[in-house]
Amino acid sequence: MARVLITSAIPYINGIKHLGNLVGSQLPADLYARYMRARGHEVMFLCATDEHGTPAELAAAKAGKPVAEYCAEMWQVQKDLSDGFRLSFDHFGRSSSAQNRKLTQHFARVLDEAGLIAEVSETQMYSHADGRFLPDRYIEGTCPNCGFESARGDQCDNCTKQLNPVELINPRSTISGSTDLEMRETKHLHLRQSTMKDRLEEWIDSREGWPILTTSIAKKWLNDGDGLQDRGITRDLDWGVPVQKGDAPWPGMEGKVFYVWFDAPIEYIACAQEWVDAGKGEDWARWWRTDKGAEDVRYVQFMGKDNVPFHTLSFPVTILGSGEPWKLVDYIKSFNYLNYDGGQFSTSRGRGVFMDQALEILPSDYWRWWLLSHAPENSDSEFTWENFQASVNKDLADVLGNFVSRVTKFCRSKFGEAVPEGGAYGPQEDALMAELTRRLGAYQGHMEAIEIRKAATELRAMWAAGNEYLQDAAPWAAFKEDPARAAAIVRLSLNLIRLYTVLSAPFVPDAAAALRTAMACDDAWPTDVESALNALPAGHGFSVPENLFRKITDEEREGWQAQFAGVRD
RNA sequence: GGGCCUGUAGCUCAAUUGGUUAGAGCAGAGCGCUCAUAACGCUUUGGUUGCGGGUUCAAGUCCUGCCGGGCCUACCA
Repeated sequence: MARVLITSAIPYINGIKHLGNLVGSQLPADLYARYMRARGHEVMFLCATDEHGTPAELAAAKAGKPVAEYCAEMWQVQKDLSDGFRLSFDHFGRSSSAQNRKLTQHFARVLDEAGLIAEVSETQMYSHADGRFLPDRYIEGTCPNCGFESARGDQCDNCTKQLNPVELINPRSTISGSTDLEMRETKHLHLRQSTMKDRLEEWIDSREGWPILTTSIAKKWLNDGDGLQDRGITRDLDWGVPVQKGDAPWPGMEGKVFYVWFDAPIEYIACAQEWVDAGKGEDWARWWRTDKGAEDVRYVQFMGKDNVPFHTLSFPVTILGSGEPWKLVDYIKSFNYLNYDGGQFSTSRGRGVFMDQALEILPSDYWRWWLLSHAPENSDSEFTWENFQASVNKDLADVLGNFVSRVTKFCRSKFGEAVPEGGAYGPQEDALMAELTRRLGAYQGHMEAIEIRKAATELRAMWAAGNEYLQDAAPWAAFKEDPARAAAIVRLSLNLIRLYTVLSAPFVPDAAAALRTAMACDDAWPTDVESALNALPAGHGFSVPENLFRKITDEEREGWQAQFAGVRD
């Protein structure tokens, strides 16, 4: 038995996430966590909300609520949705927790003591009307390069030229529209990542089998231009972790907070502490401290490609730079983006399906299956309603669901609701077992390697193998001349249902649970196919389950297409 | 501008890392079955691997030049 620590990139608190966000980190992380648990490994699966930063403050203001209250409410909303999608976090924490505050301040202190923090005086745009410093993206103005009137302070969306806010003509706040802006001097802490460039590169080069997406993004940041740049890790905001050196004040940094990308990854660790404080476990350190039992932990992170620099560079600098024995990530699984029907998901335009809407129209298993079997592992992928309807109807309803239905109903009508006895397995059963043995090996290999689409393909092939076997063995024909033979076929097929239940649970946990209840069976992962297909003995009672999956009609599909198309420009 | 990824059947994707005749699923066509959610099975149509050069005994795979799509480019998170 191994121990596996799994974290999903933590979703930002500001609003409900769409299906692209879900499939980019939380959902594949859950698949892996469920699989590893099923294989008997000890798993710690952590996620949280990322609550700090300007967007949270603005969203709270828009909602007319104090930011702490807004975040508490949105945390509950996201928690309920993750429960709805059956995301099996051992704990769903909050980056605003007391544990994270303390730990973030601790890391700041030890990094400072290690000489990795620099105090830098810089000038930033301050808005009098808004009463705050503005991030570059919150300033708009006319592009000095092309004349585009809605250029952002960091880059012009029209000519793509990178800008500095002071270069904008007629700059204004995108929050209030105010033009009462001035460049003000302010002091900030920088994390001296540049000093650790070689060490980071050596570490990344020594990793084997990482997705090319992960390493190529990391290498780009390490070697682009002048190489890895230092990064500001503080902000002039109210909402965040106050800048302190551990428990002590940080002279000159009063009233400032740490930047979200400094404290958010630290929440991975703090989340385990929250898990303990919530009474869910005893010892967080054996997952996170290599001096306290974590040296044999395998730590796997899941994230969208936009998060890769922070997980391959900034956070490792925090961990390594501390000089303390914190567990460093072993494998980083990154994802491309899921697009929606020819374009991007868009929160502002209401385009695409969001987590709450998805659960309102169909159970989570339908989404889990489609999203995971189409996970954007190699390139951006695309959600279309036609594809979704076809996959769900064919894979889930016809191939898996109907197999369960035909077997259980045939047995009920001919033998009653118990595994029939008599007859023997023969060459057809041998051939089926040989195929399933081969495919099970492939399935497990893909799951270990986190090759999600390939795993889904193999799982589906095992479902299809059941239908092929049934057609070939034809128990309805055998029953007329040799009922004992038909009994053997049905006995094997019922055992096949149990096997599917176990193997499918990481993808479609609710359907698996329903089947486990109907078959009155356990969920032990198979050691070998032959014994797995003898797990349910003759006489074992079961009940015919309701249809596992319904089909999506053309009318529904058309309705949803219109409903989620978003407002036109 | 720079960098990275990507382009394979109508659609979604494979191809053991340079090795036999480029394979699956869906959709289409034909046949079969009747246990089942009009489900299932079998057979089958469909390809100048974006385009042009090059290296090699051998290229979807490597090099090069075009064309298309996407992402990143460090103060959104």
